[in-house]
Amino acid sequence: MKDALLQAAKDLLWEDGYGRMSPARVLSVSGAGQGSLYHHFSGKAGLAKAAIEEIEIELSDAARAVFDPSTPPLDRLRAYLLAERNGLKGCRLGRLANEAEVLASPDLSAPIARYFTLVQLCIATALEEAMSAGQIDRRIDAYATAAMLLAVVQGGYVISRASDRGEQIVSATNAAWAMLKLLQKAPNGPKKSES
Amino acid sequence: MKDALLQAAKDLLWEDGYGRMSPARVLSVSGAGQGSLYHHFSGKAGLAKAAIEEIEIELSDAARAVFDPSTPPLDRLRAYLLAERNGLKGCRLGRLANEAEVLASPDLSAPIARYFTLVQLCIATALEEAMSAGQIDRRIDAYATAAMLLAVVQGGYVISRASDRGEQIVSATNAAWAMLKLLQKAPNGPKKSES
DNA sequence: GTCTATAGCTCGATAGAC
DNA sequence: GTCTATCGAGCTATAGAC
Repeated sequence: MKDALLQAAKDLLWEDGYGRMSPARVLSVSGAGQGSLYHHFSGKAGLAKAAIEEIEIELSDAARAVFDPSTPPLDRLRAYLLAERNGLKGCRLGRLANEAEVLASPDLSAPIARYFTLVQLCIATALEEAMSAGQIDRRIDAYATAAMLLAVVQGGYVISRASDRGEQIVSATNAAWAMLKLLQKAPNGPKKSES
Repeated sequence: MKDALLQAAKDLLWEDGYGRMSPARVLSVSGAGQGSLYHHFSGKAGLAKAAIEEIEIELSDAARAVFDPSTPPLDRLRAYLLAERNGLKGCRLGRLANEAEVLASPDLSAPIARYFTLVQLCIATALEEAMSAGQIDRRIDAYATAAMLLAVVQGGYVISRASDRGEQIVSATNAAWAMLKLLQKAPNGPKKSES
């Protein structure tokens, strides 16, 4: 039952956000009764904290897989930018960062901040490795550019949802990868990259 | 009184979003009584519609000023990317695009979509003019790159808020402008750009 | 056009039986 | 560990006096 509650909470957080994840709806989706929720968790906030921490683990694991250090740095960046995304649903953690209630609670916002920090660091590391290897223009600022690429993904979700056009995030991330490619330089002339 | 209600609604939409913009709070902030709200507007949704449309006008006017066609295209883009922004407050319209309730109502979401479309078009036009003038690498896709730059700004707000570090959006937009500069080419050698 | 009073509902949480 | 019953608060909206 505890797992069912957590799963329902994760689903509702993605669908509707924290504000609309009411205990009543969690119970209805999970099939549990009132008592179960307040037996296993301290309340709505406690359930959300546990759910958000699970989401953080899932997304962080996925990020670490994409940014595996044994993959060539530019391939990591391409995999990250061109990953398949459902623009209309949004980032499971990023969307929560838009709710004042979530940001007001360190329990709820810390996992989100940790995840973004992790991804930004992964991107910056890949950029630095690519620069060291002479594969990309050395004049860029790795950490600021990492913030930019993370922002392209998060903002891509925002403009996709706002326009109800899931392709918008694809255009945005494709354009970001295209710009990175224009800054590439292989030892022998400009490198030819598959898309 | 109608203006006071609208101003309170605009303030609360920015602070807290639509879900938490309750009639009671609007009345308390504006100083109006119950009757005034329901006399001038059809209800909470009607008030929010009017408020969002006013925000759309304000932001669209600001965008048209930044993207004035008499300004050189690259200067427009620099002005847009390097504009001062409070990363911790977020975009007045973009933040609303993260609420399911808002997206479910065409009345509320249409102004947001229109504003994003306008900005994306302004950016794309500036990029195309810069390409035609030979000021920037012609290999980029103007419309997709416009989506990317709009996403950098919107995503910059997201990561600033999530990390509680307002500088993040500045890093992201600075990096975007830096990348554009690296793709610039003036008639006589690489152009030297302030900022 | 503005006010107060209040309806009907859902919210988050608790009590107490089994 | 799970259930049903219920509380007090805040929500959106309406009624009706002035």
